[in-house]
Amino acid sequence: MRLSQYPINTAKETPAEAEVLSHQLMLRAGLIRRVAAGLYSWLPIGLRTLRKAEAIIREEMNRAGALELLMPVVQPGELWQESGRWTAYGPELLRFKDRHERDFVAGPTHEEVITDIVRRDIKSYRQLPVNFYQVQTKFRDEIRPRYGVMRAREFIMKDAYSFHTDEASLQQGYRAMHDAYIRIFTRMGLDFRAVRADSGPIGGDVSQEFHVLAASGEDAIAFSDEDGYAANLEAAAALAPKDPRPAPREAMSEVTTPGARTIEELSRMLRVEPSRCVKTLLVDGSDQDVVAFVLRGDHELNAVKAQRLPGVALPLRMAGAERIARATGAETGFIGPVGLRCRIYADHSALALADFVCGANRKDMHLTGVNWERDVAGVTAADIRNVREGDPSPSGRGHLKIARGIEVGHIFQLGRKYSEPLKAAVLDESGKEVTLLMGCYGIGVTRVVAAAIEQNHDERGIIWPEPLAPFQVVLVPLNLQKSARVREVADRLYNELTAQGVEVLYDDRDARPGVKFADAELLGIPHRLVVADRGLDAGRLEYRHRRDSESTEFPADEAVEFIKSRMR
RNA sequence: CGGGGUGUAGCUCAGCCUGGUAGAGCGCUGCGUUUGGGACGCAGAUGCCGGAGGUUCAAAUCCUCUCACCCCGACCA
Repeated sequence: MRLSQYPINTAKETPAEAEVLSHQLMLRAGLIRRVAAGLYSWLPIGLRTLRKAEAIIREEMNRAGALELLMPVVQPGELWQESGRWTAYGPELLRFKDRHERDFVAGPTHEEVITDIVRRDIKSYRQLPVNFYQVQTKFRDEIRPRYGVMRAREFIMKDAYSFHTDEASLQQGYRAMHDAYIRIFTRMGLDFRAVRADSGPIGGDVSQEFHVLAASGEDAIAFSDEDGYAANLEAAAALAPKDPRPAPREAMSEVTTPGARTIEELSRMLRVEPSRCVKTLLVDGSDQDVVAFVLRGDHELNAVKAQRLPGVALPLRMAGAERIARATGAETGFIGPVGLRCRIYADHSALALADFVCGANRKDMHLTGVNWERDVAGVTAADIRNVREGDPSPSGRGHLKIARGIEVGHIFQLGRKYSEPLKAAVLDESGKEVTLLMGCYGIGVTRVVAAAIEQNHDERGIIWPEPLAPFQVVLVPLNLQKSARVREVADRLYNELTAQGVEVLYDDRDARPGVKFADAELLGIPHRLVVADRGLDAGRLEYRHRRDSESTEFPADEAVEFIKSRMR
């Protein structure tokens, strides 16, 4: 593409509306334009990247045996009433009526439609398993769209749905998608993790999320530095310490600690490490009572784990001052497990302490030299804390690292959640009717593009992973308007590379060098080729990868081979 | 939906408190000089000051209502 014929409009200044870097860069580089809250147009250069992401996804879905189809954005309300989601989905589901006053929705997802297709067209177990997928625009009327294309109301999603007669086949189909997703994100050149998602009350290991690692990610994930273990922070198990608890050495004694309400203040006042202190949090119990959680001073309560325990009120709620006073006779900051008469859960690592410090259940008083069993009884051991960087991995290999991630994919075993109400069933070998098992598998295509930028940029702009770059090569001629020699070499290079299938962005604008360099870097094109009189005097051109800090020179007549060797 | 904030040129923003002829930088157009890191000079174009109502001799500025957008909290690819 000749830039002189494409009206790019890059901006030096950061648009005020954009908060995250990928959004800022996408606007500045002219990849997208906002139309309304959560609605974006994709301009030609941005669309090229979007199409590349889609192409990789299609290739890998097809390779995995999935069949592409296309379902409408607008769906009849009836189907949603049938599945029960007409009422269950909430205001995020955009509903409207047509001129005949019939209910319709703008599809946020397509389980209903695909299940409807399958129940009409699939009649026999012999036609199964199948996996249908599409790349389609979705609409979710988010309360608060933000971060540009990362959390838009309208977005493009690849969604796939598999159907099976038995559990083993579902497992197999799920596995195939898992492997396809690994190939997809690997091919896109992204640093990502497949993460165990909290499976919630349903239970079972049936859901995995795919996260692109990026400092600005919305989710915290924990992963092993030695094997493939990765989990949402909420879902990552904290192992009990291996070493046995040391024997008590100190006697328990009371100390005055005026005003020391936090572990930090306490630790400073008594000159004791926070990891030798214990904190006691009280939450509402499912009856009138409270439930106590005891954690090491340097650990944090994990609400998801805590609210799964018997006796805890749902959702998890910290106890109010009144209940605390009734249960302990003290106030927050001075609570401890000694003599506490309520259900007590202690985290494994708190239980591994000996001679620790805790609240005395009296204002401005703490206890030192406290020991389990000797001084505190009736405690239930549990995993109730967030894992921390450096904790041993629950997989048994390596230690945990914590990173932030952007969720770009989710695979899920749905079971009969939709096939049951929508009555999707076939006859099996024995002529018996079986309700189909279903899996669904999503990738946020538009979000992947934003996530790629979030992960790959510097102060000058985007640094595209090559498989997603809108162009592979940016050709920058200097003094093009005056130097016939530069024009001739640059034109020839553009034609030759283009003829060989290389995607070249040819900056033939009448602009100063600084402008061209700055735009090339903002746009993030991986390979830059500079044609200038200075180099041509010696018969040389200049090459620089977007990640390089220095340019390299090479003979001008080997340009095509040179650039192709760099692109491998 | 609750809380906070912003609407002025294509973009980033000043002006508003204390009412009196609409501003800057970037971008855009023309001409000239310049040409290896977002150049310089000269000349220009561009505004329903988000909208409606009110107060006033006079409103971008004060008041009321309204709309849009942004930010902080519960969902999700």
